[in-house]
Amino acid sequence: MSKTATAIADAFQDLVMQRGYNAVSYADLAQLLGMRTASIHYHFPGKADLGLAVLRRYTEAFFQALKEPTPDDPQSYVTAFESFLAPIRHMLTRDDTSCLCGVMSAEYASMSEDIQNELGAFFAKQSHWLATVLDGGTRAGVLTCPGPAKETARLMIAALQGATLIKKSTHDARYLENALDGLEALIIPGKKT
Amino acid sequence: MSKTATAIADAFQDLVMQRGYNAVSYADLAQLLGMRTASIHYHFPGKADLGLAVLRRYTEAFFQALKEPTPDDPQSYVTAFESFLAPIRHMLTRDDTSCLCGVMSAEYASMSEDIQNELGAFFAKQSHWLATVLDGGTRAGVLTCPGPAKETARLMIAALQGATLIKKSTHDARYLENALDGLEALIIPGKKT
DNA sequence: GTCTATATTTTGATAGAC
DNA sequence: GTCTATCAAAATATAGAC
Repeated sequence: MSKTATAIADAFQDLVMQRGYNAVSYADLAQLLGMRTASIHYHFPGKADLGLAVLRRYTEAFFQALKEPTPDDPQSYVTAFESFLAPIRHMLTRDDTSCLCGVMSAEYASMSEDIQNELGAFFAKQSHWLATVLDGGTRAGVLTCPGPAKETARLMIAALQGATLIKKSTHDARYLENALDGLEALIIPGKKT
Repeated sequence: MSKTATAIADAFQDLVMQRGYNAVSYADLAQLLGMRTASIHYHFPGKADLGLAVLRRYTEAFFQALKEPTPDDPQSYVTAFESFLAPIRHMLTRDDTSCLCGVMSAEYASMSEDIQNELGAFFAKQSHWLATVLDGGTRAGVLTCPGPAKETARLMIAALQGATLIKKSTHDARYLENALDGLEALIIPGKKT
């Protein structure tokens, strides 16, 4: 992605995480970046292209930030779990943005088919990764699950998504703090809130 | 609210819960209801009026469905808690809609000030009600909280919101099922998934 | 790659007849 | 209360000069 394309994608992503996909226009981006809408169309022919590009970049970065556990090292499951929470914990630094995938899911029926598929894949993949870590960590004796790993993974992902949304409308970081700390305390033995 | 106004509000709410607020137009509603956009403007002068009316109706219905606990009856805390989950469990019957407040929170920065305030109040009020029930139920010995009532309440609300969003993009009801059952199992002693 | 200019469609909204 | 007619602005997008 070129420098300009990256700047456009950055600006778009930021605004979508605040307002939602359908509330951001090429005109908004053009003004913000000091260019014309035609220039944006050169880099991203249509809005759906821009949306998909930003979403793909976002999900790729998300999965690349995850640390894979090594089955022979029990503690690596804890490290893997923490690598999952770290980027989400970083969202506490902004009270006006939610996860891009959560926002786009809210607007699901108005998204392009490509974006819809990408969203579904994001949650499925995330769910599978987390369940594997929870399962392995439980077997290794370094994590405790209140229920089946798959179900606990889904509950956790839902809680974190919900918290990043609610923190926008309440301006209250405690929803995300409580979700992060509460889930950590539930899953990592000895960890207390 | 008149019969027509109610029909407009119903249609609007349903579409917003699927697509998001900014993806629903007066033209969509007019076509769906077999009337002209001018007729809708008669009942709701502006889109923000319609959005606020629908949101107010939604939150009022939500709180009216809650059963208040009676401090002298321990079991009433369990009943109160169940009355909170029941309408959310009902959302399992649709895989294409999310909670109106979650959707609007996703689009928060593009909402009118009135709507923003209503959203903040909804989560604050819900949070307070649930924390009171969890606290009372714990003291009465019929509920168990893994942490402080206030924090557990926030975690639960976040999990349920997130689950209704994710179920749209995954077409997978298990996110909401696992959130409902998992939280219930966590809070009601003896209840097992 | 970015611009000017322009086109098309949609959106949110109003005036006034019926 | 609903309609026709109309509107101004915005959103998405393209053609072609520079």
